[in-house]
Amino acid sequence: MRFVSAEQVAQLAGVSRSAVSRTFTEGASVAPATREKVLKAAEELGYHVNDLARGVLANQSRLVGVVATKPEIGFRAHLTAALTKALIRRGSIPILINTGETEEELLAAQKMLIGHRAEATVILSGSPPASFFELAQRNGQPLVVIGRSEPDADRVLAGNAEASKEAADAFIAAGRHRLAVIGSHSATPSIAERENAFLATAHASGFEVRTAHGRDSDYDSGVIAARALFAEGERPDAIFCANDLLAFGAMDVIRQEFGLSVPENVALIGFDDVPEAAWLSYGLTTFHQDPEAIAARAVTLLDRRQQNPDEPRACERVIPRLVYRNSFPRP
Amino acid sequence: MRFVSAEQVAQLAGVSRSAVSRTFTEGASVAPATREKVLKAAEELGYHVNDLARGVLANQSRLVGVVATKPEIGFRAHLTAALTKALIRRGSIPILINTGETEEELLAAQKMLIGHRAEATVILSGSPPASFFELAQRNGQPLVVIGRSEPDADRVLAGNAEASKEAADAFIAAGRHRLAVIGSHSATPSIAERENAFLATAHASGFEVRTAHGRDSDYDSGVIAARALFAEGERPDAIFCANDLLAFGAMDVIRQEFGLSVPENVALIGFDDVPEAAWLSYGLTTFHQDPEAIAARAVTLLDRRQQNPDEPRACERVIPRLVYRNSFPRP
DNA sequence: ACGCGGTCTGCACGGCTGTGCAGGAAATGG
DNA sequence: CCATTTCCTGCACAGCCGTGCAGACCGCGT
Repeated sequence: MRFVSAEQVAQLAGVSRSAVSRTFTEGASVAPATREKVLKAAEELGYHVNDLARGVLANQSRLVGVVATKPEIGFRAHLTAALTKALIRRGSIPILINTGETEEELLAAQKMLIGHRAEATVILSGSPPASFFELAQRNGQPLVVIGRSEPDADRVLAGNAEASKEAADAFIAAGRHRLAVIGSHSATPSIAERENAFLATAHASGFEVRTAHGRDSDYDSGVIAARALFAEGERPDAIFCANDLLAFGAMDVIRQEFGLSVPENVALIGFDDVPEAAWLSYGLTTFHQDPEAIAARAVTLLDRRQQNPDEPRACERVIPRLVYRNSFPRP
Repeated sequence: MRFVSAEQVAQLAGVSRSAVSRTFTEGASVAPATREKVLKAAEELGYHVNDLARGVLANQSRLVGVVATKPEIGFRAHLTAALTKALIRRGSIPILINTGETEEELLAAQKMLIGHRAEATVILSGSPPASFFELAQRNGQPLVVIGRSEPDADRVLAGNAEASKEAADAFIAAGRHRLAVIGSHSATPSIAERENAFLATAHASGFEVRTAHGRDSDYDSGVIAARALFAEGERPDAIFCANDLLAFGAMDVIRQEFGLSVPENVALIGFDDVPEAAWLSYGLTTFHQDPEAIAARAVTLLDRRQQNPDEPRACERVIPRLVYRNSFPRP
């Protein structure tokens, strides 16, 4: 008896349950007087429409799954926040599936979403197995993938290739010829794409590029990668880091462990433009990505898919913009 | 026809719908042979129990609301992530309500949660109005509040007062007598508590404390507060910052704008021990808070409340531990 | 006064599920 | 081989809600 049902409201208001239902249904036809009575009774009893029952009827809820591993880290934190905000504003209910790396955890989460008749799933990271896409497709779950070129889903892509090319060209134009790139072993698609595009551009211009990888794509990995680059071999004078966290780690090692200065000895460009990039200690030149813009595109895709379920897969693009700061000043 | 119903599975398996239902209900009595038939048919059709309908019957869903403003920032990001992970592991479904500051936004979110018969709400931040607690109580929504002393809800508290006292004592014992504290105007309860406890302890020992506040409790506010402290008046030689982000901003200003060194000229202690505190550029001495431990306590409270709805409000405490790094080395 | 059109309203049904209850089949004991 | 118990199963109901449909009621024009 914790919750009030429409029946009780109807009784108190002296109308039928249908009238109550119609009062709370957008676009239904109720006489203003009846509506008033119902609203008053509802207020008095503390009635709230049972969205679960509504969902049963519609065979769909307003739940939207947001799947991310490590949603607390770096740019992904900002993306997650922007996305949940955009979803709420749209009237959807974001479910944050903070899944570990395990495939089975992910699958369990997906079953939950299907069980709750979620209207869609947005994937921010990780590399879901093929079975994931298959299951989603089979249950008519619209899928939006961010930062990953997945042909079986709508997707939002950052211009990783274009940006990375721009970075390489900028280094070369500034007379930096001992190039390096720091990526990650746990190559998420975006990270790998950035690394590869940088390599390709540099090679096309006839330059060698040293590469280093940390285990992950976080600060510690940047530290390890930079140590590897500077401990032996020819020291680079320009490093492209696949994301900002890697760049912070690298910058700290370069300055504090090797006594070099940035940007005089080594220029750095990062990716994402997380707020830390503007901190006084770093002043990182980096590609700005707007989490709100990306979230907005994702929501657009959701809307479109919902209106037109059988349309071919769409792809939205967002172009990162190079923000010059101290680690590689504007030429 | 997007989803398969139990009826269809029953038909294919040649049993009644009840048998299907029982197969997917924990602890129901089904013959192994029947169970097999049902599972096979379900697999073939791609059946998933409709959790919405289940929820209608039980008058409760497994949804848990997680309310936070700016869940992408600092310690809160880690707490949010830990909490969602813990909830998922528990079998609950975390809904991330990334609410703006507006009261009405928060209320709308709460209605959503009630409408979906969420089993509980966890509040990570913000200062919900009284009506919020009232509404929750009225609908039997268990409430867990983190880092805020709210008598109308179960709560998880960090030992803000104890820790802040420890900070003041440590500074004084180390011979630092020109104390300062950096807090925030948008005083969330934890921040205010830390600031006040530090002040009280210092005063009790007979020391004056200069105070400075930024607009918020982030990096930029730390920058502004530190500028205010060092631009005029007697310069402090020890600053307690109500969280790590404030400390980073302060440290950068102290070093780079005023050319002072940390910890020789100014010692710093922060709060939270976010990963950035261990970065080479900072090496911040700070109070470690374990997001996983806090999340675990919150889940404990949920479990307890669910088993025993009428128990008096409970309170779990987590004690932060001072981690010594370079900004204030172990004496 | 009467017919007519339009607006509301209530009934009943449909959408899925869990479960008490009674009955049937199988197993077990004598 | 029969009686009794045990274990399953199917029926029917309950839990909420939205909505098509038909009927009631009101207002209005003639």
